[in-house]
Amino acid sequence: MPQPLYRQVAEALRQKITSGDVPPGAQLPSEPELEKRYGVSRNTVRLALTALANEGLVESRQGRGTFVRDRITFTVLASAEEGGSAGHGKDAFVAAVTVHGRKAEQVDFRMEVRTASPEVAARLQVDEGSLVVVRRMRRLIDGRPWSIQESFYPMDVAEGTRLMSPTDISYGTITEMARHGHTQVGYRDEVLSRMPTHTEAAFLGVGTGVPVLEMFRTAYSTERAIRLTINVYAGDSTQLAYEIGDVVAGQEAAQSTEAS
Amino acid sequence: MPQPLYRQVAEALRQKITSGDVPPGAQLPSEPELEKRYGVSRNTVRLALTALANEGLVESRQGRGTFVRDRITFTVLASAEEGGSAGHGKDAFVAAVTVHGRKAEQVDFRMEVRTASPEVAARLQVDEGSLVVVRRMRRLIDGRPWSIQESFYPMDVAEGTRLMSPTDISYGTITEMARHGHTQVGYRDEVLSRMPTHTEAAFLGVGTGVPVLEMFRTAYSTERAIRLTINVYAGDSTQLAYEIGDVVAGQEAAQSTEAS
DNA sequence: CAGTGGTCTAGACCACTGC
DNA sequence: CAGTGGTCTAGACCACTGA
Repeated sequence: MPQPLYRQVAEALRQKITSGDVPPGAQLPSEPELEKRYGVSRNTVRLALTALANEGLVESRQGRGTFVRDRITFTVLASAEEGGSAGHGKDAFVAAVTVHGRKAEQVDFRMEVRTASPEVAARLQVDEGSLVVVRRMRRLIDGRPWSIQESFYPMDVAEGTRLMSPTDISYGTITEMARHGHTQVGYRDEVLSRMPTHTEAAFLGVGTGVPVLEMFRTAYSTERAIRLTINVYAGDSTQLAYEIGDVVAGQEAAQSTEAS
Repeated sequence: MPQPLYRQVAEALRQKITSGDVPPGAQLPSEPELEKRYGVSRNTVRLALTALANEGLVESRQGRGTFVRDRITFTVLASAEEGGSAGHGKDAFVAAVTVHGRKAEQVDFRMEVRTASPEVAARLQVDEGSLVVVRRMRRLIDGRPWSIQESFYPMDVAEGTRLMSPTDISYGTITEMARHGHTQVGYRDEVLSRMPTHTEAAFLGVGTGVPVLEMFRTAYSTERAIRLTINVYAGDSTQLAYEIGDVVAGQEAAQSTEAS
């Protein structure tokens, strides 16, 4: 007995999906149909489909069927926000996405004042329970939900600035902070992977079995931590890229070799 | 109509786990025992346990039982391998982990020669199907599986170096490459989140529902891409950290303020 | 309404673990 | 060896979808 039955069925279906035989968005045969085709019981069929759903390959919708997930992936160059240089007139996200010919939207702006949770307090170097300003938004690419962002500011940084208003700041929040004496000179990102909460899954439009990529970005001036941004991305449609040191020389050298 | 039965059972068990009633590492009641206790069939018990495994809360081991997972998280400063500076006598991973007082191991070394897949070829700037040298290893922290690493080298880079031998290179592969004229000056990381394959889940000791964090690191000399390293980490026990620009000033200023 | 996936039962045998 | 989880069957009824 090589592989268990349900894994053989899963492998057969996986093959059809990755080979393009069943293209993204298409519907798989129904469960009774798969029973007959592979000569197994329905529970075994469901074990196979569960495995594929857990890999993010397919998604089942009650009463409708099981479909091949259509994954578009978008890469964010997360190391590009050097110091304050990205805040030149337009939001970095919109600029980056637009470059790729996609339509970027930022919706559902919200501003709240909360007390700092332990996680937030530690990163912002403020006391737990002290007041912080939270700015929330959701981001869409080509009309599809893509990420949830929350930015936390120490109250004394946000006070008296446009950060207190629940609207987009067209020239960028980094510039707004710099105008008030808080110039960003660097940041630290912490990236982790986890399963989404029910709410997150609902907004990001992912079924169960698709993880999220969570990024904590703590921004610093030469004096202190001035902002914490938490981004939650749909895991299977996002890549974060970081370029450290000199990568341009090696990439350009290769290109010129090709060209010659 | 409240919640489905299996979710009620899952919720009851989840409660006992998060409340500390069943501490990390402890064994849950056996499946027949849970059948009796909750008055449901074994399949329903298993659905509940599967759900908990998918959240990374528990882990089942055949023939032994189901146990509460003990999650330790480890943060890797992924932006620390500046140029070639990390290859100073000892492997960077072992050094970084040892600093934290944990025991790091690298096991199961393997060397293979393969043809480049499209993904590998694109990043290494070589033709698809050309020969590449692959070095594999698995990494443990405190004796527990933690990550799987595969490094790909263009054949002409690896040829005639110790990279061709299936053993650890104590002073680091970056140094070994530098000795043969390929000095690393920078790298690009691509980070994504996905569900593990069955094999990966088995090695990393996570349920099939716990995501993995996958990092593609392409290293460059001033001339070309010289290496591609693919790291697969257990998602719920790993954080990747990147520091961009100057973050030290802001952190130190805060500390001296506290101290004064 | 028929067809889909979601939930659930009551069995069975196998593979692995540790005594 | 007994006890554990892993796999598998053959049913059943329910909830949701779309024609």
